[in-house]
Amino acid sequence: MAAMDITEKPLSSRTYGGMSSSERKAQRKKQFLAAGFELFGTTGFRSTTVRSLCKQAKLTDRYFYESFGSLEKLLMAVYEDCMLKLTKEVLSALAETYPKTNASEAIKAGINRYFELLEDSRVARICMVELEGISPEVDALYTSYIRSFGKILNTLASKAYPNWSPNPQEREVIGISLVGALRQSATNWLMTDYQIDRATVVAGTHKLFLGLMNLIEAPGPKTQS
Amino acid sequence: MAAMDITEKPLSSRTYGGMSSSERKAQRKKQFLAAGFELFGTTGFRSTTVRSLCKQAKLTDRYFYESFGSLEKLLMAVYEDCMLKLTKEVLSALAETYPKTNASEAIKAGINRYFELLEDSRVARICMVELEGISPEVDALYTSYIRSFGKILNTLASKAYPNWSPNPQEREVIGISLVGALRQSATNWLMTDYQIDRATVVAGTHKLFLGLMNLIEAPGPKTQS
DNA sequence: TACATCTGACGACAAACAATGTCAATTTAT
DNA sequence: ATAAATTGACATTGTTTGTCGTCAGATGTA
Repeated sequence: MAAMDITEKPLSSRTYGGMSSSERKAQRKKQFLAAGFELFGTTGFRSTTVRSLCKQAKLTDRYFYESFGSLEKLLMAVYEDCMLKLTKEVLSALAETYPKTNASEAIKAGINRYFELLEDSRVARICMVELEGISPEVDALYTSYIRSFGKILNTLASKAYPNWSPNPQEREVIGISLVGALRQSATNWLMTDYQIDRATVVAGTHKLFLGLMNLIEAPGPKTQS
Repeated sequence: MAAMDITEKPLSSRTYGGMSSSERKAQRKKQFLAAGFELFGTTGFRSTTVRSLCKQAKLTDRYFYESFGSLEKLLMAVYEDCMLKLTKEVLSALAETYPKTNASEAIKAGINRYFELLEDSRVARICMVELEGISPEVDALYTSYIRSFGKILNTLASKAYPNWSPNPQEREVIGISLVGALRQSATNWLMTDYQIDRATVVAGTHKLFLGLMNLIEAPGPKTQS
């Protein structure tokens, strides 16, 4: 009689620790995102368990299920965070240099910014290697980001070379190939512990862009034996 | 007394089913490799269990542990099989066309051969997406194959353009970038269910090679605003 | 101060799976 | 034919993990 075990959902929410209910919720989400970034980026997604994640976030299981519900969803959220920041930064670098200098230099600045951010091995790992082969949903997300990055490159190309109008499908292939070039360079850089200095990596990948740009400027390439 | 439970290892080996001991062993290995190729290439490595693999191979657990001992080792063996065949075929295609035609056409033939083999989605999946983020050992294997493929490209470039001698590290970066371009195109092709026809994919990626080749032939690129 | 809500530590339980063992049935050599 | 070697189906054990529940203590409100 003394204690009725009516364990229903809380009917009212209060401030706690100086934060409102929604603020606390957002705070916990942030903590899980940070913990996921750290663990996925170091030991990897597959070796991360709910327990290890909660320990890292200094929160308990209950809040994890409240905030994300599954490690996959958290992985996708962490990935999106990283990719959005990455694209935003690269676009800023391009915008800062393009009106001022020529297209080649602008591309170089963008590539440089890209590898600069990927010097954080956690970012590199999450954006480059941790997403493949998890599940169809994750694959779809990953594919969509790759393609959107390719589309960005194509948009830039359209601006710099308005007269260039090849087969749209081929354009898409070229965009994706360039993204792949950037991705593989970064992956290899990461896997070999950043042994090559950034300037060299930037210069190398930049040559691929340069070659294409020359091709666009002077169509009808000469072929040698 | 009647039955002594001395369950020691077999001391002698006999022929069985018309095959010697070592032939049977090799046969089982083959069966596991085929089963691994099928499962890793369709449902993926992470959803493959020892049981499902043995069921596919029509063999029992015991033989799996005898043959490979772990799914990781089998994955590595399957991957190596695929990659060796892939590189061999691409090199053949190059060798068949290079003396006859120019470098550009030879590269195109090699790329075409590459995508031809990757039209088998199982090969594509195993070579492109299933290997990342499994374990340090697998990562090392994967990295070594990417790098060796890049080295092959550099060797070819040295033959076609003996006078080209840039920074060796930058050469390596360029080689790896090209591998990445080929890889990403293939991955995207796979992920989008081969919607684009092969000729277009080949033409697109080929342009990256072409741009670089022009760059090598005519150094000191002009830059436009 | 008294009471409702919130929080975190801990444990319970089931599911999936690797890894090893048991045993009857089959095949081969002597 | 008989015994030894081989094979395959099945059971067992132990571990890891996700998921949910319990409960005491902390925090804010009336």
